[in-house]
Amino acid sequence: MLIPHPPSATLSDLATHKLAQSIVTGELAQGQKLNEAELAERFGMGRGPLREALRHLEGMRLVKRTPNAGARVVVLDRKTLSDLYTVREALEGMACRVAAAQMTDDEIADLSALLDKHEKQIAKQGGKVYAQSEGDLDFHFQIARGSGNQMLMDMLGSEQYQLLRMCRYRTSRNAQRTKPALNQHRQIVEALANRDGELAELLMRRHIQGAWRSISEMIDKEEKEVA
Amino acid sequence: MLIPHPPSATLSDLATHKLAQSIVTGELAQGQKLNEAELAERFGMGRGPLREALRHLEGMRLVKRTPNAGARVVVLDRKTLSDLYTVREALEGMACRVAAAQMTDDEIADLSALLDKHEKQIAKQGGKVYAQSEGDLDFHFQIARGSGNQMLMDMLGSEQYQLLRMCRYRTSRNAQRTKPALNQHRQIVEALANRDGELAELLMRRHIQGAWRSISEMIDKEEKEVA
DNA sequence: TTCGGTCGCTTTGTCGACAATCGGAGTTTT
DNA sequence: AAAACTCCGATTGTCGACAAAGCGACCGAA
Repeated sequence: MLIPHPPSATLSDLATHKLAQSIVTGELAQGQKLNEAELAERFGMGRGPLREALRHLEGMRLVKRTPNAGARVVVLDRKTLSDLYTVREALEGMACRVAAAQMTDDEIADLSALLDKHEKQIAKQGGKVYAQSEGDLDFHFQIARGSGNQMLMDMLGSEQYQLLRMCRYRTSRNAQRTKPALNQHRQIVEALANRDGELAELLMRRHIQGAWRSISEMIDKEEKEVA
Repeated sequence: MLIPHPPSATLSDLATHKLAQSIVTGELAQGQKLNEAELAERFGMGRGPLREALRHLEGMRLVKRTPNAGARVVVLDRKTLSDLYTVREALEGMACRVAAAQMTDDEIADLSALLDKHEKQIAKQGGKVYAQSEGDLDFHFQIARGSGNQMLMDMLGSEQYQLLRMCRYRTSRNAQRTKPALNQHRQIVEALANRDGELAELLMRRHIQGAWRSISEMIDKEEKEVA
């Protein structure tokens, strides 16, 4: 699992975890109202810990609260996603630049091996797109780790990552972009291996821009279907 | 005030607000233990709302909790600050790039006027460094606003901004950097006026790198004094 | 029919009390 | 005297109940 912290002592942390997972997997729909009593009973706990969990998620921006009206799952509209990808571009670009200077040769080799694995998965079966999707996130997260910057890891790992996964679950049906994406990943790894931080940043930025274009088109298509 | 939302209906939100302010102003020292009962009484509320506030702050990363051991104010050690400035460089650089395309001419003119005001303040009195400090933050935040990217605004405004202010309150005593900083600000505004996003991003990045070098040196000095 | 008001239910916000856990002081044992 | 054990106080985690606010339905009047 890529989920941050499975084992937690307190009920509140446990609820935080379960809710976050339910939200990113879409089990809880976007904009859905979160009833305290109902969720508390579902998780087998009192309303106190659950409320604390909601407050924690509020801080993480996974839910939005309005006083006296309860909490709702955030909605990822087009503008929000666009903003998210812009932030990602900045953050992951920087992560790449730093990683080029900080990662060990072994870590870079591991990254390359990860891509080999992805390639095999794609060759073997185009169907299992989901796995590639999670794999893609894994690749990006490994680079964040490689930067050694804890704050970058937190931001990309714990927060936006979740929003990202939400988005993936909605749009993971298209496999078109997996192969060009893999090539771009390879280019990035090569830049890292050459310790060319500047180029690595540039490539990652382009990669993310491309991903956004792809997602953006898909949203357009979806909206047309609805209309 | 630059504080986000003063008027809130619920006690919990109020506590969140007061605590955040107390933390960034240093009224609550870094690493200080936060006693629930004591704070609850100080704020004139029960422990429930206060606990929710702590959870919210935990999500904002202003406090760190360990199960069964309570919450403590985060400590900004050298590594954390370094990481923070790296993230800032990425985020504010991107904000500049986007702002160059999104801000109206009027907004850019306002920005320029803001710098005029700062210049007068500096010329009139070198002593009131704090005001310039807040003014500097104001400048940066206005650019974030100008990007029109809500997520950038949230991240730079609500979260790290707070950490930044914490840092400022610790290191606001040196006025050395105010004048070169102002010049760099002017260059950035000029790039924005020319709609040169690329240059604006580059300048902002350098500006923040310079700020970090300045702060870093100061920390070194402080550490030597202690030793 | 439609608009406005009132009533009641549901849900949220808050509090106080109880149980569980942790840290430390004091004491005992080797 | 040092180490470990035990007990106690303090603090956190959790629950249930009460108060308040919001939302919707129902009813009445224009």
